[in-house]
Amino acid sequence: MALCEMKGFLSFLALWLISKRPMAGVEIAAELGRRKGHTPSPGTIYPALKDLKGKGLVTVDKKKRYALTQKGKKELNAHLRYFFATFCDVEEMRSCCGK
Amino acid sequence: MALCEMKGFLSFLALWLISKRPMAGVEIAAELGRRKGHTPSPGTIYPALKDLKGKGLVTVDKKKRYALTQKGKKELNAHLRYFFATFCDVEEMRSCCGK
DNA sequence: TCCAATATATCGGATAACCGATAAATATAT
DNA sequence: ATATATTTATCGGTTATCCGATATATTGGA
Repeated sequence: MALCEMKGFLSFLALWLISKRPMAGVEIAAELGRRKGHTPSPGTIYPALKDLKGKGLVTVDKKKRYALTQKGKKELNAHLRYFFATFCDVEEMRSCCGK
Repeated sequence: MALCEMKGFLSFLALWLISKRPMAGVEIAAELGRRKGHTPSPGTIYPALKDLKGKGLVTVDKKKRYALTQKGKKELNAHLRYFFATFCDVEEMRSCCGK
């Protein structure tokens, strides 16, 4: 067991990635894998995307590409604000670890 | 149920706060409350601190103030790197939500 | 010293978050 | 069109993470 697994950011990150450009499930999973060093399994990513869709935050086209809805944009913005309130000293954090 | 509760960062944030200056449990909880808008309960913060101590990442003095050990500094640094690998575009995120 | 207020600590339990295994759908090549 | 590979989807189950309730310890004032 690691110090902390830092769970709880998959949906948030997925929303963020989708906001940059519409993406298919595999693309999202692959990008998360690049960032975190561990690609989320299909059993993780697809239920998460289904959940986002069920909440009206994303839509899916014929090509299975996910895109943000207006509601999704608002929701992402709210979460970004919460994120930066929590990590208000993120610049200091970065300069501290030198990355 | 919110979109995502963003769980999993309490230990990480506690380590980060302690790294800035030694703090008592209440102080840590209060600072987390300021940032997140919700103060973690005693049943949350103290087991987390106990865990950090059990892993040799922090020490406690007579005044019950927690401070980082050398091992704790290394562990924090590793987690900071992981954090910024995951949120590699954090500046873009910030400018996006305007905060 | 005694009491009240505050801080620390512990425990059982609830649930968000994720994964493995498996199946179904879709795309691609021959 | 058929086979193969890829992508998508679902389900049950596991675990990290957190909280409520409660108990103990510590502090500060009268």
